[in-house]
Amino acid sequence: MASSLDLGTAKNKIKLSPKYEYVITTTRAAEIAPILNEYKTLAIDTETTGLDPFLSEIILLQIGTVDGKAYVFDARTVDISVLRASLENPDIIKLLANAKFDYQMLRIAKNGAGIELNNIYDAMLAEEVLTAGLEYSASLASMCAKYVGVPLDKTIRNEFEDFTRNDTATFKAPFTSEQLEYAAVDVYIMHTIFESQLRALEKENLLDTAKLEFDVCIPIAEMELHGVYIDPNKWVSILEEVEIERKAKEKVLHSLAEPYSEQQGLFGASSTNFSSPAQMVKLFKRMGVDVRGEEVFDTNSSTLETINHPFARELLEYRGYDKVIKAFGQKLLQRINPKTKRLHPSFRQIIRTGRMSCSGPNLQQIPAKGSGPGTKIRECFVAPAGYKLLVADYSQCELRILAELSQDPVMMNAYIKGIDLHTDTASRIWGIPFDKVPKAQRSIAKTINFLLVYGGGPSTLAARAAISEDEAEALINVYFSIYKGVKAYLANSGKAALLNRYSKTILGRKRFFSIPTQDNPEFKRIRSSVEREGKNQPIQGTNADITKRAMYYIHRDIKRNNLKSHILFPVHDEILIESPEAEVEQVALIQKNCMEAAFADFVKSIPNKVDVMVCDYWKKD
DNA sequence: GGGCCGAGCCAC
DNA sequence: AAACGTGGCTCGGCCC
Repeated sequence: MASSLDLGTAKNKIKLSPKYEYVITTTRAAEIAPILNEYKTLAIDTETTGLDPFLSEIILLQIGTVDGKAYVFDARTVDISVLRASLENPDIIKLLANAKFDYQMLRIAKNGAGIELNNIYDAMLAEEVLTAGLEYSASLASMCAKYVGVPLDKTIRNEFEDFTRNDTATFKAPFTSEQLEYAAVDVYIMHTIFESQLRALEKENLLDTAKLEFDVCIPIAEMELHGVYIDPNKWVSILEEVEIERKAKEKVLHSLAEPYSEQQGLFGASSTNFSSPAQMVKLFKRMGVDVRGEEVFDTNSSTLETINHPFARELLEYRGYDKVIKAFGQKLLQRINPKTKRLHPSFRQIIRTGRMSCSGPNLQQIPAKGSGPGTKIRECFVAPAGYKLLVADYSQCELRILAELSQDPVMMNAYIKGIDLHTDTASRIWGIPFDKVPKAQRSIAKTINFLLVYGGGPSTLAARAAISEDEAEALINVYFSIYKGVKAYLANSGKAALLNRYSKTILGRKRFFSIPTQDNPEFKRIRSSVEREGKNQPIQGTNADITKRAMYYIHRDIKRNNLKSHILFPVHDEILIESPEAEVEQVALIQKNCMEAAFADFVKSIPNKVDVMVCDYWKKD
């Protein structure tokens, strides 16, 4: 393997000692700039005073070249905008680890000069693509150990956080040679990691997946910076209403529980914590309440629903209010960034199946269904004055993907003809004419259809549809006699996951499985979960691929047309955009076209029309 | 008093 | 014996 790295000679003293130039003047940086602009690849890294791009500053910018040179620019004294031509040169591939972070820093940190990195290769994302589903670490240190064979000392990196702006003297303190060398190493190793990963990606047929991730990385970085506006006044008033309801429910619970209270008289029933499952189980026992003749062992909602006692019903309602207040209440308001007045949740770009996850707050779990108190939360996600929200989701995305993957003629027929799948399913199962299918039958058919996406079995169906397991099994047998292609596909993909130790999406994105040997006591359990996960990942992961591709297209088209709209966030099969009123029509069309095009990129035999809702707040269709 | 984990519940 | 995929968040309860 061709490597520009000096791995040292002594066995136990392997140390990377890159040649680097420490640049402290803008004049010198301007001399280096045209040299850098001649390269096809550049390794890029930054050291900053912190992790929050809104609060932190860049203190070092490191650039490494393929021939083993490293430049360490002191961003405290160098105006790094003189390097813009290279960093924004679309013909140069920028090699980074966790590109989102450096992109955001260069983009909005005070001394980042508003630089917009492009054409990135992110070694962290590549590593996540290469190891999806497995226990892994995509940290630079792990990758350095794996691909370069040398450990990285991370303790030095933490020292950079001491360079805070609050203390001018500290901020301006000179760097030690160890610190500068550490900074240089970060970019020095990148080309080696890049070359090794490229070979691995090629070998695993994961280049297309990696490319998709790199494409969507910057749209995600921009999205996080732009943030999400919520109406704080609206939120406070909703919260007050919910709190009144919650207190009322609490009173009712107290009065029902009082006769059975453990500490009658002393502290009274007020010491009872209705949010504690353990206490509730005890309370039910004292009450002598049972579930179908059995003692109460848990208090989750499905159990409570089967308990025929007023306390159980009241507890269920109490939880609805309690959840809204505890999970979203003040937390949502506290998350509003004082600078931008918006929420800035962060997205993990790749989880096991290829989906994204969201945290701080998790906008992918804002209550949506039912008529409970939680559903009002979405109304607080409003368009600011002069703007509209564009909301669009894919209709039955995962089932359409299942139809595509299985090529089941009956399922495909429903989608191609544009008739309601669940009604069609019910009509075929029970031999009822399509337009005579009762709601209850359609509902069971819908449950079965969704069950398959998750690899569920008779017991799940029995619980969901409130029927016996025998009935559930019989139903599934009838279902599979109609959807033979689906049956064969699911069986095959479960087996393939076990055989190959991975499953894959239409794009080729893989989820890897580690399967223990048969003597492992967990073997049976793990084997069946691998089968279920192997059935699900191609579906769930393809959905993720589609949504990511759509985000990339939308971001590209908004930029290309110099529009001022922004992607707010995705929710798996839904994308929200914030758009100035003047360009709503144009952007709604972009959103529709991009989402449909992304779907058609992967799902060839089934259409999916996307309807964009133009709204003043986050609506659910 | 902080760390960890399971239970429970929110989303798709 | 059970057997529904992917997550994040909060709490209670336990540990040190």
